[in-house]
Amino acid sequence: MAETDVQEIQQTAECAAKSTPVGRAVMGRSECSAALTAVGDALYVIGGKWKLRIIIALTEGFTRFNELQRRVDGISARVLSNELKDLELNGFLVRTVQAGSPVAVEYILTDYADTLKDVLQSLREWGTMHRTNIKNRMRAASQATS
Amino acid sequence: MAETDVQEIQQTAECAAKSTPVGRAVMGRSECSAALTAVGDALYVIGGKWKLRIIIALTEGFTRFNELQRRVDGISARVLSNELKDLELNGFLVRTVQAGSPVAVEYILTDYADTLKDVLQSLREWGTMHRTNIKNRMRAASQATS
DNA sequence: CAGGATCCGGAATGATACTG
DNA sequence: CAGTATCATTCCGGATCCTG
Repeated sequence: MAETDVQEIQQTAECAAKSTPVGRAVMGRSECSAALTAVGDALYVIGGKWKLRIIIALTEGFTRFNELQRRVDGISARVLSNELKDLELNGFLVRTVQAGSPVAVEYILTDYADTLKDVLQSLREWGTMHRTNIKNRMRAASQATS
Repeated sequence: MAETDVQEIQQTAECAAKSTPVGRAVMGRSECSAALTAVGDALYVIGGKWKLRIIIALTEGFTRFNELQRRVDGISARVLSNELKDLELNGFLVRTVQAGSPVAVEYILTDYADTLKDVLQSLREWGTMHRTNIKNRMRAASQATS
């Protein structure tokens, strides 16, 4: 398991390209290894405490600002606002305004957000697994104590 | 896609349990919806700028401190040190010391780290996809300009 | 309701120097 | 080599107030 899986590395070529800030050339000291670069790119866009959670909330039908804030739980208005701008810039959602008495603003996921499906599902499965795992660890520990 | 997929939510029960800091009870205002909780748990342990990158580097055979630091590119010694401690606490790796002239320290991934395989692969695929996607966007933009 | 503007404290981080 | 200690800085994020 320590050695690199041959199947895992299909694109050794074209390494040493620009890395994280997708547009700019950064490339410290030839950070190669497709996986490192690719995951780095991914984390750059959807990393951080909130982005994925906001997207999940949106897939569940919470399209309004305050609904989102209540839903995501723990996020402040300012941070939510910033994150939404970020997500819009990256093409994950669109902001739509419909005039009215209390102006109605909706945040709708784009098709591009759907490309995150696999990421979200694997993360979710792992999170679930990890939680039950922790519970078992704690139960085992308390039994050892008693 | 706005409505919740029935297959997606298998564990509606037992929500409102303790959330992020796995041990403590946090539960703001009944943050439910399995996905939100599960992904929150996952992000709590493997979130952040570095954790996943370090794990990737370790899967590729960079077991020593300085090698890791060179490899992860951008991380400082102090941050790397802290992240490694964190990863060890969470059972993703073990630190082994072999005395000698220049003391040799190795960081080895545990089997538990292997459970992240799906997460890493999906993230990697998405990262790759996203990069080529951005390239195309930029090419299209430059053509429109010319 | 949907946010922007401002103030402010603490935590994270970078740089540098030092140790076994 | 494998880190730790210290300092300076930056930045994130909460709280509060304000607007349309």
